[in-house]
Amino acid sequence: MSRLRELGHDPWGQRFDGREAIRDLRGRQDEIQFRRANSNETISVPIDLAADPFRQWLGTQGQGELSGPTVRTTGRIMLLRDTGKLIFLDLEDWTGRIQLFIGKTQVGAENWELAQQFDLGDIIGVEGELRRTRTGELTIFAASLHFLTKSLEPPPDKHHGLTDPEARQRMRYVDLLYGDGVRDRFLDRTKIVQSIRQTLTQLGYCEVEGPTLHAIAGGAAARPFATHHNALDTKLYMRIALELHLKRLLVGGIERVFELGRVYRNEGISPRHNPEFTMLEVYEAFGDYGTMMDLTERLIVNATKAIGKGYVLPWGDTQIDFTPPFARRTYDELFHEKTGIDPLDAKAVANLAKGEGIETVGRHPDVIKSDLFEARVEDELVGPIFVTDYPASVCPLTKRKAENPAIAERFELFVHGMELANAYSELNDPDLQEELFRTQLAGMSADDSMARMDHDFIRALRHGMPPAGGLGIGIDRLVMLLTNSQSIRDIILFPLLRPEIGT
RNA sequence: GAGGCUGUAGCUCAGUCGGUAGAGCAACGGACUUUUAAUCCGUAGGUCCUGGGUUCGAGCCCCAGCAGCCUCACCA
Repeated sequence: MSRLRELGHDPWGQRFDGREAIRDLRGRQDEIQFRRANSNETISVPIDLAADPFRQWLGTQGQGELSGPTVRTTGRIMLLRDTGKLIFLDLEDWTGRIQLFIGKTQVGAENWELAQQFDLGDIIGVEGELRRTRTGELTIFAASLHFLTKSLEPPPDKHHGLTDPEARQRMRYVDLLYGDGVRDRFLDRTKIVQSIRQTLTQLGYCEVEGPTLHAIAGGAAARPFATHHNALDTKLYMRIALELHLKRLLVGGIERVFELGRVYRNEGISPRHNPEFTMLEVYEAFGDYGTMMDLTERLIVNATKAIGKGYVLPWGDTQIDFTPPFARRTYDELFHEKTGIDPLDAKAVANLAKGEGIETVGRHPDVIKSDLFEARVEDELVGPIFVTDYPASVCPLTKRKAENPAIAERFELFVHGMELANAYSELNDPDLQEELFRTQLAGMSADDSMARMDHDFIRALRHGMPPAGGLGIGIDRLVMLLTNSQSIRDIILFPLLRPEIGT
C-alpha cells in the first residue's frame, strides 16, 4: 500500500474508460496475424489449438512473428506466476478470464515497479497487444498497467475456493469470485426472471407492485412475520402471498396483471425453503386454469431458452426434459395409478392411509386423500407434469367445476417431486368465499393471531370480480431446476443465516 | 421444534492407541525472460468453535452450549 503510494498510484483507483470485456477480447482472436520475416506476407493464426499442436504449427511457419490488436481491459488477478523477469497472471472480469504477460524489458521500468506490487485479488487495468504465447495461449502482452483496487484480504485456496457452505453464504462476495460457476448461476437467475417479465409483458400483462406490509396476511396458509407501525400504532404483517391484492386489481378492471415479488413466511428453513422467497402471480380476466396451464408452459419454455442450454437439463445424477408439451394428468388418475386404489372409494383410501401412518379419525376424506397423494404420488412425479382437478375441499380459493362441485379447477406443475406452479380458476363468488374462509379459520389454533377474516377482500368480490385464471410460480424453485441446484441457498444471493456475533 | 453429522493456520485438509500441532496453497525473503493450480530454496504463521469435566497428561474421551449441513415436522 505505502509502496503503491510512493510510486504515485492510488490504491483505490479511478474511473477507467474505453475498456473491453474479456469475452469480447476472446472474440477478437481471429485478428491475430503471423508475419513472415523477409516478406510482407501475413497469414491468420489458427484458434483453439492445444499447446503441442500449436507449437508444431508455429514450427512449420519458419521465421517471423505474431501480431495482434491493441486492447484495453480490466480484471481481478486470479492467478499469478512470477518467473523472475516475467510475470504471467490470469485476469478475470464477469465475462471471462484471460492471461496477461508482463515482461521486464517489454513493459518499462515504471510499469515493472508497479507490477511488483500486484497481489492475488487486486483489480488492475491494462493496455497491450492481444496475441498468443509460444504455447498458443491467448494473452495480452502488457504495454501499460494501471492500479485500480487493492484487495487487503487474502483470497481463498486458488484451486478449491471456499467449500464451507456457511462461509460461502456469509461471504457471498468471495463465493461469487472464487466459486466454480457461482457467478454464472446467479446471472442465469437474472436471465430467467427477465425472460418471465418479457414473456408476460409481450402478452399484454401489466406488472404491478402490491403492498408488502399487510394488516391481514392472507392468500396462503403460512405464519407471517409480525411488525409494528409506530405512527399508526398498529400491528402489521409481512405479506405471505401476492394473491388478494392482485385480485382486488382484477375487480378494479386491470384485466391482465402480474407481480414478481418477495414474500415472507415465518416457517422452517430447509434446502427448499428460505424465509423470504420470490413468487410470480398472474391473473387474467375471462380466462380459467386452462388458460394458465398454456401460459405456465410458455413461461417455463421461454425461461429454459433464455439460459441457452437446450430443453434437456441436468439434475443431479439425472435429467429434466423441458421439451413441450408437458404431460397433463388428472389427480384421480395419478392417485389410482400410483396407489392402485379407487380415489372415490373413501373407505379404501382411509385404510391405505392408516397403513401409511396418516391420521384418519375425524378428518375430511379429501384431506386424507391429499395427505396420501403427498406421501405416495408427488415424489414419483418426475415431470414436468401438470396435475389437474383437485378435490374441492382442499382448495379454498378455487372455483368448482360446474358439472361436478366436488372437483376444483386447479392444477399444480410438478418436476422431480417439487411443486413448481399452482393455478386455479379463481373463485369469485363472495358468499362462498366468505364461507370457505370461515371454515379455514375455524381449523386454526387461537395463537395464530393473524388468522382473521379479510372483510375488505370479500367486499371487493361483492363489487364483481370477473371470472379469471390465476397462477403462482415459485421463482426460486424454477431457478433451482433450471440451474441444477439442489439447495435453494445456492440460488438466493443472501439466504437467511443466524446473525454473526462479535463482528 | 426432534434426530444425525461437522467445526484444527487466511483457504483446502491430515492428525494413528490419550503423550511436543502437521501438509499443500496463500503471506514474507531469495533464484528464474514463455508460465498454465509455474517450479526450486528458506522464513513466519494456531482461542484445535466455546465453557466445564475425567486424566499425571485431552485436538482426540464425557457433559453443556454455539454455529453450519442433512433428515423429519410446519411451509412453497
